[in-house]
Amino acid sequence: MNIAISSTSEKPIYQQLFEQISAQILKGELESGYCLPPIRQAALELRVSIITVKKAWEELERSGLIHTITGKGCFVAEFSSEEKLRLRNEMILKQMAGDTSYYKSFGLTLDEVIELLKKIY
Amino acid sequence: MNIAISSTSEKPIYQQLFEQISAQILKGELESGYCLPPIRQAALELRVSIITVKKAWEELERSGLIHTITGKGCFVAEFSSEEKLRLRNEMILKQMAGDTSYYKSFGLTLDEVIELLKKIY
Amino acid sequence: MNIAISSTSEKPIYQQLFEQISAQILKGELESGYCLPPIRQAALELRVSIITVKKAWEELERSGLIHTITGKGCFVAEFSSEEKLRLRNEMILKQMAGDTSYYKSFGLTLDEVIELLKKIY
Amino acid sequence: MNIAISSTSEKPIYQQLFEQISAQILKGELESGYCLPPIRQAALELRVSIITVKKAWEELERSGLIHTITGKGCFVAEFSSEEKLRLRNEMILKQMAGDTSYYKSFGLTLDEVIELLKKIY
DNA sequence: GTGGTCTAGACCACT
DNA sequence: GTGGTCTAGACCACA
Repeated sequence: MNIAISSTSEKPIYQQLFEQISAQILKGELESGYCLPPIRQAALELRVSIITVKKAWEELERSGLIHTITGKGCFVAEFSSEEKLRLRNEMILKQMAGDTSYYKSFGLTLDEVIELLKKIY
Repeated sequence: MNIAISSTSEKPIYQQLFEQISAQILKGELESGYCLPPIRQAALELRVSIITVKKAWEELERSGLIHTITGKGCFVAEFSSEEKLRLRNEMILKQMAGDTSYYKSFGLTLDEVIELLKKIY
Repeated sequence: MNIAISSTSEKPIYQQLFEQISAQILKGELESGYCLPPIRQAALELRVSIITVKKAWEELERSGLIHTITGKGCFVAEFSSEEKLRLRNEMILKQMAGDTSYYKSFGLTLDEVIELLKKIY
Repeated sequence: MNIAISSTSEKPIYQQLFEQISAQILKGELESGYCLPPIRQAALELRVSIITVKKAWEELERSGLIHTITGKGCFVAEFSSEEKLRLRNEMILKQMAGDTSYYKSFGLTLDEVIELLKKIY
């Protein structure tokens, strides 16, 4: 559990958890079959509410990234490298669609966006 | 008032208003000195509460994009083209900072981001 | 009529008029017996509403600084220099009472206030 | 919650709240990390609307004096003593700028202002 | 006519 | 339980 939670962020905590764990799975940091810590323990470690952890785990399950076996724990699902890459790009593109429509609304061209991107990446 | 409100969006209405009008001002669609419609009328047109409109207008004022004269109306502030460009990039960069940290958390390199960006822009 | 009106100020225009003319009278810039311009003309010159000018003139009359003679005009009242000084200090102290209570609420000592005052006066 | 609201004051209630709490924070009466009462409770205690309290809290957040965690409450932000002093002087100077321009318009010199100030402070 | 303030009360998201 | 958003509607100050 290498998670950084910001309570000042405008993003809800459960979503921060979801995004970070998703990223770690799709980057390969958390391997297929890896068993996530039990909800209670994770809540203790991260100093957040059990409900919050549960919500994040549920979203992970709904996205097909983990698989819960009642009484045993939550396990990272099995993917091939190609699937991982595909899922990663899928999540990124979904996010990027919203981002770009924002940039476009300000009249930015693709080149302008890339230029700004290079500055801060 | 060329505004599109999405009630399904997760963004609050007042923020959608703020973003769209900001964009129109900084793109030059709404010129300096232009008088925005009175909040009551805007509320009627957009079919939202007066207070929701007011909240958006307040944020525009706080950002220095409009200035309000009680009893007269709300007017687009005066800026030079350079200021507009600077403000636009400032707003975009602020947004982009969050976007890129998301991409980074998935391990994307700058080149990968640009490649995906080119696909969907 | 040497008046500067700021429409961006948070102070209402009629009060800006009232304060500036009061100050000019009590400083001696507008002498006793001087006839203020008629309301309509002042409104034209200052590019504000007649109602706004009227409101300011009424406040001046209420404060005893001018005297209206129907059909003739508004005249600066007669004061001795001592009266002027007394009235000036009265108005200043009234304002200052509010100002200082604000400073005090932040825990500033008299010395701290004087120090800051010297910086910006 | 040691707040005094004056309904006769020309200042809006939310601003009175904002100023008094700002002062208490910057004076050190409310310490960093302190949890403000929930807006509903504060509204009850102060006998004003929830919205009025919220407006004041929002302005405190915008000024960086508190930070809000949805679902948990509003907490006094963390600053060093130097930051507190700097913020205090910043707020005071902003106010003082308006005050002094008023004094100046009546032709008062710095020495005269200080003299009057000593009398009533 | 304009915006500024305040009210009461509902519903939702997050913890 | 917390704050966040939105609603409808009243009253006042200003121009």
